[in-house]
Amino acid sequence: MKELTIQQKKVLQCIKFYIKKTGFPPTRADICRELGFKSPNAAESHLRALEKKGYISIENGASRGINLTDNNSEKSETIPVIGLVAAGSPTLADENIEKHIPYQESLFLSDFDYFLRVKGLSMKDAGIMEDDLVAIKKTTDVRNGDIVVARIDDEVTLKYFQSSGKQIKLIPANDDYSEIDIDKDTEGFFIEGKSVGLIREN
Amino acid sequence: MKELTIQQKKVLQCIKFYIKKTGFPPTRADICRELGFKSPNAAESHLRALEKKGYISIENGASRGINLTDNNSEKSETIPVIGLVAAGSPTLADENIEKHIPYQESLFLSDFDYFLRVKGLSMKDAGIMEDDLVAIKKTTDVRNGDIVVARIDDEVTLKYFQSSGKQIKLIPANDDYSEIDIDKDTEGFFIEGKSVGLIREN
DNA sequence: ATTTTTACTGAATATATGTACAGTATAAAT
DNA sequence: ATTTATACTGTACATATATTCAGTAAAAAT
Repeated sequence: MKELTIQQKKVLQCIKFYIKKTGFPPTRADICRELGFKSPNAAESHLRALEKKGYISIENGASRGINLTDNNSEKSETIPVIGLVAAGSPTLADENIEKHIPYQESLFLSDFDYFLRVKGLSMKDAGIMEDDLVAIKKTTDVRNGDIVVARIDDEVTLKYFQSSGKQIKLIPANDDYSEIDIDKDTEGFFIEGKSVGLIREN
Repeated sequence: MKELTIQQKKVLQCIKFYIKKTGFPPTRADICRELGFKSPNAAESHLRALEKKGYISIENGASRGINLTDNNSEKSETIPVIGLVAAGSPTLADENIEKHIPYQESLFLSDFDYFLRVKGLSMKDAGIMEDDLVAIKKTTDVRNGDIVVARIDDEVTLKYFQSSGKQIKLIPANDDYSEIDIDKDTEGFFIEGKSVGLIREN
């Protein structure tokens, strides 16, 4: 399945919300209203892009003729919550799973694989506090400024990612912590994934 | 639930079948084609009968605006997202509702009534950043240390709550902002609710 | 360097669609 | 006995809606 852009994801999400809410798909104008577009053609082109990528099918000429394809049917799975411990890797091994919480497909703009329970305050200036649940998408495709889950041997941390060539900086959002400089090819160094959202249970 | 006639059952079945097949409800003409009627008004009257008996709801003026009622399909509720503007009150009036997102019962420890879209950084040291969605439970039962939605006339803010007797302090979590001292009985002062959770969409 | 994709605004239009109105006819309820 | 509900045909029409065309602009791919 081809990847969607952020805007396309928003439109797809909007369609799902609309159907859930009303029982029938939105018109182009409805999508514009929900997402703030001023031209129906904005919605139209996004729909055609979603169709091309296989996420929806469109019945030409039919009003509200949008059909979500089987693969993105709303499934209610559960997502594991993994404890981020000072030393220890966040694997999906059973002993590290704190609990499961119900999966809500459309909760964030991106899909994600697990929640990380935050320990410590190394990212407090980014608004990430102790015991927060950070939604992590498993990927190595990270960009400068992304908040990433990085592993160095057994040590796992949540930090800002900043790279220039082979040199990578893992930057905390807290003056009491110092940044980590590391070479991309250092043995035992991995990017486990990146943050795509956050939940605080209070 | 009122009993349906044989023809009404056929029409209801037809609607369900059509949605399962196409992903969206039928038009009057579609129903006519499926059931062999020669006038769209035949379908129309059946739909109005089904609506009257509570099996469907119809959104007037909307094409394919047929919604199977709860007994036919279980759907999750949605929770409104309200923009927190510098001056203006967070009411559930339509004009203030930014969008709706699906309700997940067990998302937070407490139930809640709406999400507040945070503007500004007055609570940044509490890990509440701009554009975060704070889950608000409508209540006046708040305790010291709670993060509350307080209104003073038209001004609505999110602050820490601290009271001693009749004297209430609304304390920001940001040194750039100053705290608000107010008397419990000041006219135009209300506690709208308190924060019970947070979502960051990234 | 050029094409393609993404991401829109804005206007125009054919047609898809809901819906009202005018009938006909039978069965059920009051 | 009269009203109401059921069950349609048939016509008409305003408007809801999909969709095309003409642009602009920036990013990504080739």
